[in-house]
Amino acid sequence: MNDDLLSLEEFLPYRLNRLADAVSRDFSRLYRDRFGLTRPEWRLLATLGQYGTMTATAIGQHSAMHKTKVSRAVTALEERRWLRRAPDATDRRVEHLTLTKAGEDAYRELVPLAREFETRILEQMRPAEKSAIISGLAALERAMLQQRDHD
Amino acid sequence: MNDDLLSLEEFLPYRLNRLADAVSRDFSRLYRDRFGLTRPEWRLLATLGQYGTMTATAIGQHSAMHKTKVSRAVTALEERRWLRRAPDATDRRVEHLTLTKAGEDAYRELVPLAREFETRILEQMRPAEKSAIISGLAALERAMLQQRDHD
DNA sequence: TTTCAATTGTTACCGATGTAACAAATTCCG
DNA sequence: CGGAATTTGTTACATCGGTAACAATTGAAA
Repeated sequence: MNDDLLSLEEFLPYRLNRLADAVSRDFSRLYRDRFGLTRPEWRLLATLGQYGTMTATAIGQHSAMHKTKVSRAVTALEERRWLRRAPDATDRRVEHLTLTKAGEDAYRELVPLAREFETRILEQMRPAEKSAIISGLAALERAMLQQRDHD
Repeated sequence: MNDDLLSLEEFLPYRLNRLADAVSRDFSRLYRDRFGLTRPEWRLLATLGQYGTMTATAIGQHSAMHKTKVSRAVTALEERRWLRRAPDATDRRVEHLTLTKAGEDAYRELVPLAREFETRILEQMRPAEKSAIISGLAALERAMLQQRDHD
């Protein structure tokens, strides 16, 4: 261990980025090849598929996307007729977003592919390793939240 | 567990991306505020600081960066006089890149900040959680490599 | 040797993304 | 009530990043 040098391969931010990039690039092929979706569009579809009707702001918070990403993804999926906007009864700034039948069909087609993708990766790991990554990520998520509160 | 829905919060690619984004955004403040570096520039600096002289291709493979990112980061650090290019004795396509004194100074200033950043996060976790994330990431790295070989 | 393929690094082009400015609507207070 | 501040969502602008084309060089094959 040289104290003057940083081992990039063992450095947490680098490892996370490298892994997220690799996993994302592989996974994105599924929704890109099949439907020509971008990642923000996939996330929007996945969020609405899971939660039903939501507003753009709620989607942004829930799926960790910038509001401009959400806005553009909503426009894109609307043009495909995969979602529709409905006005709020009392607040005219807000739009309630819901998947159309076509959007739900796409979602239902992608969910099993997503599951298989994840399974295929976890299959390469031993049970103890699987628990380690799953609970380790959860612990790191908690740590990052506490970090935020601190500041 | 609803088989028709995908829980995005538990989905590996999503969790990795979310964490990598959050960690990276926090960490980037260190090199951005202090030196105005971009992430590719920080990675280039960190790689050369750790390994000494390298070629652009080797840096790309080692730091998981596209060759255009490397090329642009090299230009940027060269203009700061943080690195210099030296021709190869036998292959005139290749350039050997090395940090200058100024580049090494910046590297030495950033390494402790990077260490503290990582420590501050891991401090929030219990020892068992720390081992879980560290070995879990290693296992996932192995799994992704095997995945690649498969195809 | 000579020609064709592969490698190295740069750059033009285009799509993606965040910042900041913005319009419209709502809420907060005085 | 009424003006200021906030919230919601969109868009202009600038920047970043990958694809593909490229020039230069080297290696391989014939």
